[in-house]
Amino acid sequence: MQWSQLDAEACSLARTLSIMGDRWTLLILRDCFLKIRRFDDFHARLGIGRPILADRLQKLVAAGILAKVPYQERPVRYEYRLTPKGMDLSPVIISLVHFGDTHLAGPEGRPVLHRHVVCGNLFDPVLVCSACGEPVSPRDVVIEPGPGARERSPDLSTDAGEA
Amino acid sequence: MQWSQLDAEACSLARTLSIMGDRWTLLILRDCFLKIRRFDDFHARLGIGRPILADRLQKLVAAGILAKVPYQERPVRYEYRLTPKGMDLSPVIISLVHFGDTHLAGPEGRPVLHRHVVCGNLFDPVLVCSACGEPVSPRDVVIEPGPGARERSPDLSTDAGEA
DNA sequence: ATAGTGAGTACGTTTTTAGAACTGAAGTCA
DNA sequence: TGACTTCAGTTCTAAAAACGTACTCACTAT
Repeated sequence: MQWSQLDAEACSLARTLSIMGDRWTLLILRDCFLKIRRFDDFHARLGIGRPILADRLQKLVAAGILAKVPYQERPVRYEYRLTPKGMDLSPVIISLVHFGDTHLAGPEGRPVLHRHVVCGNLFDPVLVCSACGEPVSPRDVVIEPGPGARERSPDLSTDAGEA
Repeated sequence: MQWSQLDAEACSLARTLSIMGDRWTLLILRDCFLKIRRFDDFHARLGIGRPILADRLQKLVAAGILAKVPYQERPVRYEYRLTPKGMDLSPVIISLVHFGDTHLAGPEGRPVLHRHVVCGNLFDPVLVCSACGEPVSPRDVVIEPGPGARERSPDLSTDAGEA
């Protein structure tokens, strides 16, 4: 399989990674959540190459995760803002940061702490079940076919169909 | 900045992505959560090239996320299992899948549904605050410097111990 | 002895990335 | 008027990574 075919997979993870599964996209998104919006600011903060940055921003716009909106006329200049769809990525970013905080911090401890302004406390993110509110462990999840399921043929035929 | 320097960043997201921010690693991990453990099974399911698969598995072992354990002698063969550290990635995987379910499903709907065996219901994952239990929105989080802030020890070899 | 299996490695080709330089529209200084 | 600056990219070449096939190694099965 090639990377470019990944978005045709039935798996939601594969589809998501077809957008975000590269070296830079999630870092760009992190900066979006930190209110970075302009090309040169992304470039300066991330140290990413300009051609790659341009390509990734364009792809994120095409995916509906960012919107390119003009912030001035003469000359027309655009900035990139998270759409509501893009905002829905916050659990992904928060989970990744939490993993790094927990397991990859240096000997001095976490680089940043997170405070929940609703309750005022420092906190960790916890993933819970929408039905019962209990934390979800991977052992407690069973997977069932959904309406968009496709039969997985034993070979890797490119089960065609669907856009 | 080059990719190889990313693990020296103070940002936990950057450090996490230095391990997982490539095309294949999260797909390999998805299969690990689905109890896939052997080289040829990963290869067959993912369609990933063998050299890349070998490289990624080795890196995940070096990062302490997978452990290589023998499952037979004569000839000695190894399988790859999630460590407790690797298990801690489940919120990342679940969040990514949920994003795909919500925003990238085809017209037929979600390919899979998730049932929480603890309560018996189909569910969505919700990220909540460990202090107050309320769902966390990115707008409600403020970032404060932590004990490991600002330092950029360029050589913080990821605690490679444990298994 | 021959064939097969599981887990890789070697290697040549194709694709992607890195990094510097360049473009273009417009504003500012003088 | 002309030189210089800003922002948002694009162009170009070299380096790195991914792709895909074939091959190795250590066995087991027939």
